[in-house]
Amino acid sequence: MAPYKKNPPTVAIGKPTLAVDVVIFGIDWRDDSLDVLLLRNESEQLAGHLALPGGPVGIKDTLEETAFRELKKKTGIRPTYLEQLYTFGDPERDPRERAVSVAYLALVRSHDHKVRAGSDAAEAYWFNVRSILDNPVKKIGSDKDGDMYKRALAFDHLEILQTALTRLEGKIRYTPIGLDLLPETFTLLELRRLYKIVLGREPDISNFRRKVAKFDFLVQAGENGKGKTLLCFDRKKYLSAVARGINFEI
Amino acid sequence: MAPYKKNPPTVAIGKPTLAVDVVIFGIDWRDDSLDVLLLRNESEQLAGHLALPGGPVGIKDTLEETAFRELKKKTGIRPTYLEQLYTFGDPERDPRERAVSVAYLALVRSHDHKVRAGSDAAEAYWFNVRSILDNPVKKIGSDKDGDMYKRALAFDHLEILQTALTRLEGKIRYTPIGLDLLPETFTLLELRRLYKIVLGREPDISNFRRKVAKFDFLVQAGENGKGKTLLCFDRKKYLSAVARGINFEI
DNA sequence: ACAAAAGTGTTACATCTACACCCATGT
DNA sequence: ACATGGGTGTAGATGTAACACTTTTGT
Repeated sequence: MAPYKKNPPTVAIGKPTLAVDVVIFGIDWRDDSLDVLLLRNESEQLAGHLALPGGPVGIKDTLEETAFRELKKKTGIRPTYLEQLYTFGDPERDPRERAVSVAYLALVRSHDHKVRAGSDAAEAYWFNVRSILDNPVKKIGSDKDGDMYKRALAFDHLEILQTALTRLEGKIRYTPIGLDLLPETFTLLELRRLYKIVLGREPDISNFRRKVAKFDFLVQAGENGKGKTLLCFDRKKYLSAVARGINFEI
Repeated sequence: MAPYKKNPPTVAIGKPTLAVDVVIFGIDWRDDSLDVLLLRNESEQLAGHLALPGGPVGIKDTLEETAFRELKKKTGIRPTYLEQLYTFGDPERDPRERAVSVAYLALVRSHDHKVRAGSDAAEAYWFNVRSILDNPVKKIGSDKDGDMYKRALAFDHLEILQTALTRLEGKIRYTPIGLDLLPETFTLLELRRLYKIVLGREPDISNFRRKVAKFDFLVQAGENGKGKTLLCFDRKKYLSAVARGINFEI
């Protein structure tokens, strides 16, 4: 036991603070870009930095509940997909206090979502993921000593974002996770565009068509209006296909 | 901001406590069993339950450091492999207090490790993983109202163990993670036994041999004494092979 | 002599890739 | 007429599973 006398300090002995941060991806079909939702936070120490939506874990909240709650509160969005990503606990990650963050990965269909400014003086915007990762710092001015830069993202949020993207890229190849980025129903061509956007390369259209046709869990769901066949993901059929030993693998 | 007046409560408003638990696997080559190291804890509420080694995250500790420290303290072991597994945060998982646990997966070569009793009245033993998972409860007595059972493992440690096993089974098929369960140098037959133990099925010896021969990162490292070729994993060559686009996939 | 392990060969089969080709339709 | 999407065919490369067979080695 620790050698404290009488009243043991409470916060003083210090537990780490526990928070949840959410990386939420969406696709902008107007310019085929993979986007992430970030908050432009006007509060003190975050000034100017972009940050992932997130917040503290309440004493009675599930981690997942916390993720949903913070996302709702700060952006008004409820994602169709949510999974735990990784827990970031470097003692130096937040200079203000020792904070451990359980990061979540979320996906949202299309993203014509109205992004609603949150109640706590933060505003949410969609950003192109690649340009964030390619430009981790930005110039904020210059003086005679030279230019000044600052990180575009607060704390270790860039690392979290990178981790999330790697997970998405990996998982989209052997699970139907990517379908949560598409509308409820989608054409075969939209499906192909999805893989081009996330993975960078587009599979041979002919073979792609053949492969998709084999998946009985991608069922036809009417037509486009322009005669194009609309597809829809059938989760039950997918699960039984997996149980049967089908591998997705696009 | 929360509407607190004057002295805001500290622990009262309550942060969850943060801990790390470690699932450490090893193989007993005498009977080809996959084992996990568990503590038989004699303290109050854990009485009789087996528990994963673990402990609280100090205010200045990395999560990974905490895993190494607790493992060292309670079992004397330093694993050759350690990765973060998942974070378990169900408010009900620990009836004593709200505790969130970051679980780690660790592997140790062979396991003739002397298991040293820890300093805190707990003793560590190796248990066969399958029998733990197959017998999650055990009979502890009976009265006229019927038999009494209790969980073999404390809290949600059974779920953590199951998660760890699933991760190991999945990852051993496409990464060299399993080699951390073998001695530094090993024969081809021992390698094959490893896959039998973890995955249950043993690959065709002939094809297996051919496949392993193709991996230039499994280098020959002398002989057995009995003329058997000893293999050794070359991490550098492996990384360059991966960069070259080799897939492990046994 | 026998069993276990080391090593080579072969066959049948499934899958993937890259590309050619055809048809229907809307403008 | 032409571009676009939908759909079929196929040759070559590659990989895998299953099994047969030989040689070596330890007891």
